[in-house]
Amino acid sequence: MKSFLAITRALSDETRVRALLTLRDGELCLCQVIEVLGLAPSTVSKHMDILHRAGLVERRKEGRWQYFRMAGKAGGTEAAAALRWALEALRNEKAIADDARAVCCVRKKDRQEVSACYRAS
Amino acid sequence: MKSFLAITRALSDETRVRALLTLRDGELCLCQVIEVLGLAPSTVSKHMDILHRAGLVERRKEGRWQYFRMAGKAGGTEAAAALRWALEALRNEKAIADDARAVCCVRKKDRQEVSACYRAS
DNA sequence: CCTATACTTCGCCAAGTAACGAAGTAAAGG
DNA sequence: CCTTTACTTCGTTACTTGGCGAAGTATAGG
Repeated sequence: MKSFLAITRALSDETRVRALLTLRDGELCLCQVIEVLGLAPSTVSKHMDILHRAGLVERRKEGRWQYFRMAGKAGGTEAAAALRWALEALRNEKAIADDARAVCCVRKKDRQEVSACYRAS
Repeated sequence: MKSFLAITRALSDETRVRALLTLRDGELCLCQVIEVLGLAPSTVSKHMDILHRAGLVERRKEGRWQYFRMAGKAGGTEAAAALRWALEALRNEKAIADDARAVCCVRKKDRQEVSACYRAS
């Protein structure tokens, strides 16, 4: 029951659902999620922590960056089933689609910065 | 998104999850749910209203009684998928099993009262 | 080292929520 | 009618939660 409620509570806030879905097409670091959502770093950090403790996202530290990705959707765990359900239920949400475009921009920005680095060297 | 959040919020409270699962084996009237949960009528009434507005339970009035039952689990709606997921995730929960026994008692009590009526006539 | 960047922790505040009991509505039975 | 029973609505209280900014930690780069 505890883990079930951790999941439903994690999914019961719109901001948190949006944060989770930004990871639909691959991992992002916290600052990228922050930029997409347009909220304070402390706020987003807390949201990601809640999603992580619910088992819905996995985290990976690399240097200064915390990367987040959706937990394996194919598993048999409670969280995996919840993810499958949520992804299906939110398939056509406008807010999610809007965020997806913003995620795309944030990824491109990364690449531009990378190429800027190459040009500078 | 609104309906998704209505569902996750409805499922994010332990009491409400217990209330929903008391209906697993068929409909009950509010006073039976009240007895199983051991909470104030006003509290349980509100919980059932939230479950109903989320589309997770259906209601039916008969005389003085409000009967509740789980929404059709076989449908293609968001709520139906949520129900399938919740039922699967909570299959082995102790709290739910305990409530199921209490539900059983409450149903028997009904039958005793019914038979008492028959004997009295 | 010192600074900058990425993130976390803490304390605060406003808004939301679960519980209760009291009072109100509605239906059934004297 | 009047009472009882089943339920709902309302107001209150205690607690939780989402947001923020300020301060703290950690890592990379001069």
